[in-house]
Amino acid sequence: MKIDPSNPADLSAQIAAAIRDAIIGGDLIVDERLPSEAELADQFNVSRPTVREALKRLAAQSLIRTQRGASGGAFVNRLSFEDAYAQQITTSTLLLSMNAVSFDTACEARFALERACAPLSSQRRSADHLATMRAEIHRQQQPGLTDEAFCASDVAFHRALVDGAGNPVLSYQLAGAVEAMQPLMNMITFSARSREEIVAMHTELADAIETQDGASADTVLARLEDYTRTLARDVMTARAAKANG
Amino acid sequence: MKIDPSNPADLSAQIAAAIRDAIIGGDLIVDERLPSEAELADQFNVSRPTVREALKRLAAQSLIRTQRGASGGAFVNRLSFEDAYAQQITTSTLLLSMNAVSFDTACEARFALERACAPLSSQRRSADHLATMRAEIHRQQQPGLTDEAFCASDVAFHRALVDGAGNPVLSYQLAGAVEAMQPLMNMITFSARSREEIVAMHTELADAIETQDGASADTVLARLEDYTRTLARDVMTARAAKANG
DNA sequence: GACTTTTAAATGTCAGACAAATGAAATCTG
DNA sequence: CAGATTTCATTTGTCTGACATTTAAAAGTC
Repeated sequence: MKIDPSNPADLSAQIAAAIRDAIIGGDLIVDERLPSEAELADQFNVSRPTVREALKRLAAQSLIRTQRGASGGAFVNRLSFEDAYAQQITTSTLLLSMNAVSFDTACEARFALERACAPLSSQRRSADHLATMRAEIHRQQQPGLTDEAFCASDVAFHRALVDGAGNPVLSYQLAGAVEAMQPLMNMITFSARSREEIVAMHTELADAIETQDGASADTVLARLEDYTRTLARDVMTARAAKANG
Repeated sequence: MKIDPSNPADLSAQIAAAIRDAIIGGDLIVDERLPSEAELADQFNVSRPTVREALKRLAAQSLIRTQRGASGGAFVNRLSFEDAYAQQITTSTLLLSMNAVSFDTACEARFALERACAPLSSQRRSADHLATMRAEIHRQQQPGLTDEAFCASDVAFHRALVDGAGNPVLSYQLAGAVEAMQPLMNMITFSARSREEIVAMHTELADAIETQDGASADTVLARLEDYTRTLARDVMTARAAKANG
């Protein structure tokens, strides 16, 4: 592992990149201890604060964890699915909020991916997944529910559907797509009528998953996508009309 | 923005979290300049190195960028699709390499997602996307190609297919799924016969996309998935037999 | 031998300093 | 006065050295 002192880029960034490459390349294995900060400083010919900045960069990506005390230090972290979910959600959320992605584009992507999970989920879902879906449907029928709580329940419902596919890689990939939509969905005001429609489709969806009818699930998801986009369009036009009036 | 000095967690982690929340929550907008390191140190009642560690954490996630000199400082970064791709690929690759995800699981997820893109791509792909696909098929027929180069071309081919859907959010989500598979694919030795088969299916796929036949594209992808899994299984059993013999 | 105390090693934090980059203001020049 | 040049203040990047805190292992004690 070497760095180039004449490189204009930050030394801490170079050091972080060198260690990251070593981890990705398999030169450092999970739970292996890195040299102490002082030793790394020696090896790279930099000061300890510079090494520390590099280590913090890696810690921010969950690539390492640190432990204080004797026999402490920085250890290569086994990236858990939870950590990966969290990063995926943060990145996706920022991507949507900062890049003026249209609601339609985000919506299309989200439902396209979810429809990819539906057939698998209809075959493999456990009783647990079905129970979660039914419970969320029940929650969505509570009259006093705020729009935010309704959206959160919506996310939990769809997440159960995705998890039902029993493929953690799929769940991870979908986490971002589904959760990142929530801030956009929160901008929609759900009337009693539209909640009713959505709950009806959720029920159809749960029924299709329960009877292992992947084709029906796919059809319902397509309708749900259409309906969601229509709702969003109506909200936008209503808002535009209000602004002009 | 406040932090809790009695919290056992690192101060730099707390500060990073506070600023991250401010960015995600919209309190800090894109291209807005953060206070200087000295000012932040004052505000949070910590030293400058601690502030710097926090900023490096955020920089590692592409949430901020820094600039030296007068009127320099830390600025809220507009997360580009490229940055998001890169993070997604790093995370996905590590997830697959560190968590003993089976080839079948990764493969299933990858093709499920890709099949979600196929119908959209068959409708919207540009001449450019088709040209890239054809060019990569041509490259894959070169006799002297190493397995690694063959895999790289494979990734480029499928990436063109995904990009053909014209949905950057989909492309972003798929980037991880497709690219993270490459190290696993590289472990497969492609015989002349299997290359021939794969190229044949790629050709069918390109034809289907060109004629806007989404259903055919889906079918071919399903066959390609089966074939890939069979190949992988054969490689594994051959390797196991060799180890035992 | 079991418990307590000490100690050493490591990370976390701080203070102060200097280097380097950079844009803007001040100055010089034609 | 216009344009080029120089100076300067600001800000990040890096270094040194120090102390605080945590933690596991070694040493000591009964």
